[in-house]
Amino acid sequence: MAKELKNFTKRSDNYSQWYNELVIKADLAEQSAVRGCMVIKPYGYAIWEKMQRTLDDMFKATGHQNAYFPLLIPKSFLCREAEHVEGFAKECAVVTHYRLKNDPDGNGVVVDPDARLEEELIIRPTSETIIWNTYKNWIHSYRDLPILINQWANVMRWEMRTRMFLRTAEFLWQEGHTAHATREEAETEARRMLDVYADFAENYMAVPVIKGVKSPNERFAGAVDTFTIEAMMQDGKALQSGTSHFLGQNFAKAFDVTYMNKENKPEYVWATSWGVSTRLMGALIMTHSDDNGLVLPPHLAPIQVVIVPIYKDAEGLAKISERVDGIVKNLRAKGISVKYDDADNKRPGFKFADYEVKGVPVRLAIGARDLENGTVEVMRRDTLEKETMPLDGIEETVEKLLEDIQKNLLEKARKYREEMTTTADSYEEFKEKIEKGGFILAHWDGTTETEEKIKEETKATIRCIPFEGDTTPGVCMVTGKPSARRVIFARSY
RNA sequence: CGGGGCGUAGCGCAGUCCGGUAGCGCACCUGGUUUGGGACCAGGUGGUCGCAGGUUCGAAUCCUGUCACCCCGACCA
Repeated sequence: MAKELKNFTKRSDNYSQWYNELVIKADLAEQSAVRGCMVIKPYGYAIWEKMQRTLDDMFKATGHQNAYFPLLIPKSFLCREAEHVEGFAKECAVVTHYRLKNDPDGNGVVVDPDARLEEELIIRPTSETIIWNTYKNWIHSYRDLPILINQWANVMRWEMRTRMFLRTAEFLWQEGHTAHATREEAETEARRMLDVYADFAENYMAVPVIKGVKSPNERFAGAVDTFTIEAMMQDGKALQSGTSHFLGQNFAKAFDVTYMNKENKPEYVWATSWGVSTRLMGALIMTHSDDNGLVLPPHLAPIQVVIVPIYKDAEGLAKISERVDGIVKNLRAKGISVKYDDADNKRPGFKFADYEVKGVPVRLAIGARDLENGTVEVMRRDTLEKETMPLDGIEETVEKLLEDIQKNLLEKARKYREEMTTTADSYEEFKEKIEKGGFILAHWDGTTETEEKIKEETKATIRCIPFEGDTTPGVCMVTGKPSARRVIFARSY
């Protein structure tokens, strides 16, 4: 399997084909029978679960609670906020009927035309509307604020073109929806959650990200400001990996959500929403994988260490198992997830390749020779380096190695991003550089027209106006008008 | 919705031009030998050739229609 993967190179035109194949070979997911939808397989879901649990802890640590709102949204709710409905209208799945009946012509079942809903229901593309309709009942006084709620859910966006994990018609995500008494508090919240996402991306996924604000053109439908973390994939394309929106009072006004302040005067509530999705799986895959398959950061790997015995007969296996047993226990005691693969129906070479495709960070191989010498062969997935080490104290070695791999992956990705980040001072230079991929820092006059023109001519968009970095003013590379600072351009997923 | 491609065993494909017994590789099952980087040998199971019409003695193959899916664009987390 890995041999076939080796036919593809990460940065070639075949990148998307390579990606698809990898998702399938690593047993993460597959296309479902339903158009644009995906089946997440147990191994893929185990990674997502680990992401979920980590994020959930981070949300709780910042004072948030989980809740759940309905899947179906009355059409009229969606229409309440003008920009919001315009942004999502084109990709909504709509429920129009509530009953089937036997086909009078005998062709199975048909939709019962008599069971038409008076008001159509939309399968949520996002939950702002249903949640703010609910918040209206929850918020009366400044004493009810803030409300800090998160929901883990599935949403549906009827996309034209889909790609596993990166853009599927249905996807899993979390969406935080908070309500605040003041503008400042809401803005702080939106920024705080962006920091949580960046922390998660870098310290768990080992994916370096750039924090910034979206241009008006790329802003979430209904938001005042959209903050984003942007990551770079190994083909030089950008991937928006998480967003946090400052919604102002738009939804409070649309759903008439007010509170009495201390002066007994009604005021509209300030809002934020923020989300990350199973797209993070795509980011994880495309940031670290190599031609041998998936590479998982230890902090998110469902199996951190695999132990493969090498033996000739049942007696030989028993001896190895006896020795390995204690190591497995010690590693687990350290909170390390270990798999001892003593399955007899696969040969060691097959197992090696299989766990490499699946991205298991550390592999220990142990055979009769090792038992005699008191050694074990240790392989690290990130560099594919093999080393024979003493069995005694192997638990500590592995523990350190896992942390080392975690650090190395982030560093490697950061280094690659830096290599692929350049500046352009003229539009000609920009056009030339964008063909090679990567982030390009360039001056922009701040108008949507210029952004659209660049997008049309080069397929590149403004990924974000970064919070950090060079803030020297200049002139727009296209129009020559003044520019406050360089922004990040890239082609994106 | 435009442009291209494809539909044949669970998966990947050949056969289609030029009609004549349904093929290959992987997987699967049985037996044996193997096991320090994706094992080998022998035997075996599995198909209304996407669907519906038509032409023909005879259709995977020719004709007409239709339905899927994939890739490239427009749309997007």
